[in-house]
Amino acid sequence: MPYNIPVEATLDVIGGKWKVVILCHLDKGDKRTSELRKLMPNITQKMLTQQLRELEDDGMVKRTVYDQVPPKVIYSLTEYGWSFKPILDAMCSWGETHMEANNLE
Amino acid sequence: MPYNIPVEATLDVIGGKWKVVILCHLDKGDKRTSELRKLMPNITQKMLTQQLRELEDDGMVKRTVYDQVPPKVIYSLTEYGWSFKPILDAMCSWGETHMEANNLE
DNA sequence: CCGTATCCTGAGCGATACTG
DNA sequence: CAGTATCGCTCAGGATACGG
Repeated sequence: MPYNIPVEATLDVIGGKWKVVILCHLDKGDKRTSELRKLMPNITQKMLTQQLRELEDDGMVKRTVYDQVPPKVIYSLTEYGWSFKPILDAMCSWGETHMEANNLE
Repeated sequence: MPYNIPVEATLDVIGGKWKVVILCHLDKGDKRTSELRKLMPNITQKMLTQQLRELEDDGMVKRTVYDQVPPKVIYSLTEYGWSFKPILDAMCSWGETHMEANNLE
């Protein structure tokens, strides 16, 4: 199924409900699973894992497991994921402006 | 329902299945409804209208009706919509790179 | 040409409980 | 702490037909 326009390839990668939010958090530093959950109070464990797996499959996120008890898992952006950072920053600051304009803050 | 992170405000605006694609087309020039349909072969009339209305409600798109027979309607970006153009361009070119990297073109 | 009105499908998502 | 496994539902999105 070829794309009708290249931007659809981008949407395929970031198209999940939580993916952009996850990427935004990771671009401010590597995070443990539990840290991501605190940053996203409304996400379930299932969705967090699922969205992270898909981002991993698309090469955006790297998963590092520390073999210890209790378990420790760190998520970080790959080089490919970092190439997306300019877009993330732009989306973030655009959102801030939007919120201010509507006195929603 | 406050946002946990500002980027969610952005996602609220561009979160429909076709919205980013529509914005991409409009940022290359104003378009009639029928032109948009040709550019997006897989969208239905219903979805096209629906996504355009939501973009209109969010102040991203302007709808101009020419009172004639047969009807003619032109969609264009508002000033607010243009403020989103840098992100659109970035998403487009990122998508192109992504497609090339996967030999999908 | 452009938009609306219905009806309906299904997959994305949530809730919950359980495992190493 | 981190991840899996089910189950079930909502609702965004699709199909179709009609109307100005």
